[in-house]
Amino acid sequence: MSEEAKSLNFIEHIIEEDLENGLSKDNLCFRFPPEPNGYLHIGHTKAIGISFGLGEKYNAPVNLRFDDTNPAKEEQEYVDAIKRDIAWLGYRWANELYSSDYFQKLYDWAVLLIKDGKAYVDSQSSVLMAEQKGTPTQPGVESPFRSRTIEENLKLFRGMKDGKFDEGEHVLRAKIDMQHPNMLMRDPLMYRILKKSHHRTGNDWCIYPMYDWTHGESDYIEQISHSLCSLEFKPHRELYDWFKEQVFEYAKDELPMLPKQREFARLNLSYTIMSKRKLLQLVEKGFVSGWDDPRMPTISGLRRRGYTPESIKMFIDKVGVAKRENVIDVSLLEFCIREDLNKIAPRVMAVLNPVKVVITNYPEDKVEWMEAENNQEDESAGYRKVPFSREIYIEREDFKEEASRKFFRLKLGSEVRLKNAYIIKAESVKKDENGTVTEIHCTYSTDTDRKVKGTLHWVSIAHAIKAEVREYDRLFMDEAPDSHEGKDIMEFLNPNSLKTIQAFVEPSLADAKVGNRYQFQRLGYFNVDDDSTSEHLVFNKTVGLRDSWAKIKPKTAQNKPKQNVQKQPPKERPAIEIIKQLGKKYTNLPEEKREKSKAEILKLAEKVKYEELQPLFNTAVKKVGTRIAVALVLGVLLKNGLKRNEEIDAFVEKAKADSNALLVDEINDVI
RNA sequence: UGGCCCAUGGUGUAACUGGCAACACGUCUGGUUUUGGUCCAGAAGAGUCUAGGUUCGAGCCCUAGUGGGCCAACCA
Repeated sequence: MSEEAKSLNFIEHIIEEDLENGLSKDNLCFRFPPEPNGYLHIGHTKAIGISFGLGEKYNAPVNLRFDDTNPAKEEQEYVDAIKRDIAWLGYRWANELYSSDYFQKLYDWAVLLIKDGKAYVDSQSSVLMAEQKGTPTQPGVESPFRSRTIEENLKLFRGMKDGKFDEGEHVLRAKIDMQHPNMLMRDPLMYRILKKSHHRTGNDWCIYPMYDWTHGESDYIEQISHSLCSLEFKPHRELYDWFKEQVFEYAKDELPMLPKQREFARLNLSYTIMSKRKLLQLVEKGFVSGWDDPRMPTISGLRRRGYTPESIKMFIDKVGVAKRENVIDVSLLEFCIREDLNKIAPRVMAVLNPVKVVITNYPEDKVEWMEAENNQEDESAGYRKVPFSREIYIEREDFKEEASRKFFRLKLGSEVRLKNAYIIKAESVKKDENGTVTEIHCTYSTDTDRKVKGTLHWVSIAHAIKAEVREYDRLFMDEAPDSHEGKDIMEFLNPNSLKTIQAFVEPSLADAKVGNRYQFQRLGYFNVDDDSTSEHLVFNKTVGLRDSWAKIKPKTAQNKPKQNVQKQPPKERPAIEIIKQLGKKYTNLPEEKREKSKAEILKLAEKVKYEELQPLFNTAVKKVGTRIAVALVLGVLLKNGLKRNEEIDAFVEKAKADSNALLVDEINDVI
């Protein structure tokens, strides 16, 4: 197998360098260390992909280690779910391990640290200790218990372990430096008393080690060569190294290799949240049906939604690895699942929003079984039979009594092809008292070799199976729901994220099994939901097809602004500065302060002429994003006494299209 | 009144020890097509946050600034 010329990410560069500097390839070892306090989400997939991917690349072991040092939050259910999800992604761990496996070892080392005068028992309240810790800009002060004798420390620590004290009475701290610029080095806690039953060790322990004391030492015990975690652990590295070096003195003969921690930027996805705590809220408050609700960004949610492991891995591969904060657009995820499903999903026909078509020149009792290709991307997928008869359903959207030439679907007097069947011509319609079309009368022609522009999917009414189809929209309307300080993310919940539809599907779907994935032709990819039974089929819409028609539709209404983009002078520094200021002043502020900043926006907007609005807006969209651009519009609006005109309305539409609910509301409010 | 990290098209990531900024998504054309999908061909879009410096040459090195992020849980 030839190595691809693909460029390395910074972690791979580090590994290559270590290898060049004498690290043996056989000593490479990685780990994925989740805390079993929730379900894994798409963000974890990045960490999983990095460590397991490295394992595959270098043929090195990757341990799955549960970081289970806080019995208050951890449960066996989560352990099971995490294992299931990683296995489903297709990764295999070398060893299933638990931090709790090392409790005894950690305890013994802690005793050695005490004996060396490097750890002590503190007996103050947590608030007092927090005060003494100082702030990032002010040094801390030493605890009065810092100078206890080794004997006293040993005795107290033993007492803690033996359950002689209550929670909060004592803690064990490392003796480092209360003045240290890195707050984590100011005598960090190593142990606290927690009288809780642990999902694995039961009541064996009533003292539990803290993350910093546990994580590095677990890496060391397992002889992990590269311990990879996300950026927010960067400040911990110094402490990681300190503990590691202390313990090395006690164990170097047995455990010769010191692990190396490196940090990468975590994955953020637009319109979704990645905090286990907040996801738990969605579950507990019933906004979703569970951790595996198809709208959830959890791995189990994505699985149920119809995502494939391959698509998720492809996604992780495409987002890359770096240290820079990032927000990946969901369109990339959608691209990945379409890419995969396009190759493997069998095509079928389903009508979600039906209107009846009667083919008047087709015999009443006749049924023809038409041959239909299962997947034109995959010849081995073969063919199936689809019944055709006089009365069929087509999509209501696919018919208009009259429409422009650009509408190449069914309209009165013109022809369209029925997929896998004949060409039909719409002759007349029947309507109900409200003017809604109830029946379209057509004639058919068997001369199917002709060229007709449109092709529609359909389903024979007599043979169709009823099925429930669940269509999902993003859970949050805001691009970054958890970026608004002081705001509850629940405010941004999309009330219409789930739509349930009664659909009609072709009869070959009668024996569709849970998990099966299909392409409903011209509609999108769907899979059979876990709730589905043979009597009551339930499909989830995984993702729609790319739909360039949907994008054309709104454009036909207002087709002006295209040329402005090119006329633009390339650089508008001062304008951009203004825009940035506007945006910052306005959009990032909590609600209370926003009123006040309207005045400031107004002042800044003085510098922008009304005529410049359009080009500036375009530049702003390109340079600094819609959100800030809209803020600019708002600023100019305020300045110009809020006169409403077409241009302004167009801007508001644009903002709506970008789902920037907050600002749309604001603008609507003022105009 | 501190420490650490980061800064490249709209988004994300590249550019090995300095050598005309590349790839993917997205956007836009055109072609093929019994899916307005796929596929194929092509286009637009950044001169790498700013100001200095080193150098024949800087996205890469140095200095200062600006902007963003992280750090004060008996969480991980």
